[in-house]
Amino acid sequence: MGERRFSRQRERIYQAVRASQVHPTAQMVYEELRAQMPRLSLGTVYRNLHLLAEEGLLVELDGPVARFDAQLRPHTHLRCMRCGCVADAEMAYDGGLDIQAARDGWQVESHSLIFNGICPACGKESEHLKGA
Amino acid sequence: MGERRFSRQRERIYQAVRASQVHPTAQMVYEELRAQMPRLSLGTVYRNLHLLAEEGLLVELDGPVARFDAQLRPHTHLRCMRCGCVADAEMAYDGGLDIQAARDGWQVESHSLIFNGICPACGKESEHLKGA
DNA sequence: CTCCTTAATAGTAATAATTATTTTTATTGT
DNA sequence: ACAATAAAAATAATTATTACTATTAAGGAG
Repeated sequence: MGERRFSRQRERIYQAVRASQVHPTAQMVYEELRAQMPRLSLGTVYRNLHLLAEEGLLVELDGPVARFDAQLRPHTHLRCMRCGCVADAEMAYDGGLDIQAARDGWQVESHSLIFNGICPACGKESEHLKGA
Repeated sequence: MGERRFSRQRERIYQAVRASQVHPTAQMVYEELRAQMPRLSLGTVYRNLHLLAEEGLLVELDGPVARFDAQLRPHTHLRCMRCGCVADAEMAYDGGLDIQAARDGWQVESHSLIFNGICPACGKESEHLKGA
């Protein structure tokens, strides 16, 4: 029956991300693998990256859409994993973290702390589904 | 001489972000303002959001390109503000933060902590410039 | 091992997000 | 008011991502 197949492409895409230290974009994975797999298509890379993320083998950083915030005092955010909305968290921003994060030759100036979860609205929807 | 002018559009765009609680995208700002400013163009919104961010009046969250990571154990990242590269930080992930962040009806499951700074490579470039 | 089913690919087209360009408008100093 | 030009509008172009369709190939049944 309809089992998920683990194709050579998916395996290579997964390994490419694992081997990389730069948290690559889809385009970067595509260009790297194309040398050895000339017929690989970018769509395949995108599809597999998302499938792998869905299976929990990869994590996706950042979104594909920029957002803006007028609250300048450094603070933290909550992002809904379901609808994508973003809200301010009430947690205090800990500037001391930046000092701890220093590493190698990096000069750290600030940080952004985003909590992933389910927003009130989406949480209610889930309850309804459960109740049905 | 070439002074920066603070146009009505820029003012309204800035205020729209300030008034919003949702950390809006450019598209969202555009749609909201269009009701009162039918001739406003999306390009103007983008340009002003970036100008405002450059001036330090706004902060830009997320980037326009998705990145992927095969390191599943929750961890923290370093991002270069100049070249955009991303690296793993050596700082431990503090799962306890998620509990502190709970708020309203939010269910918090995880967080992502990204430090902003200058990577070793870009740091060296700056030194060269200073030396010249 | 060969055949069949169908998941997954390649190739391509379409959409969405963002940036660049060109002409027009309007702010500001004189 | 007028000139100089920053910024806007309008539009085109680019980049990022997703959707669609025909073809390929993985994996189980015989």
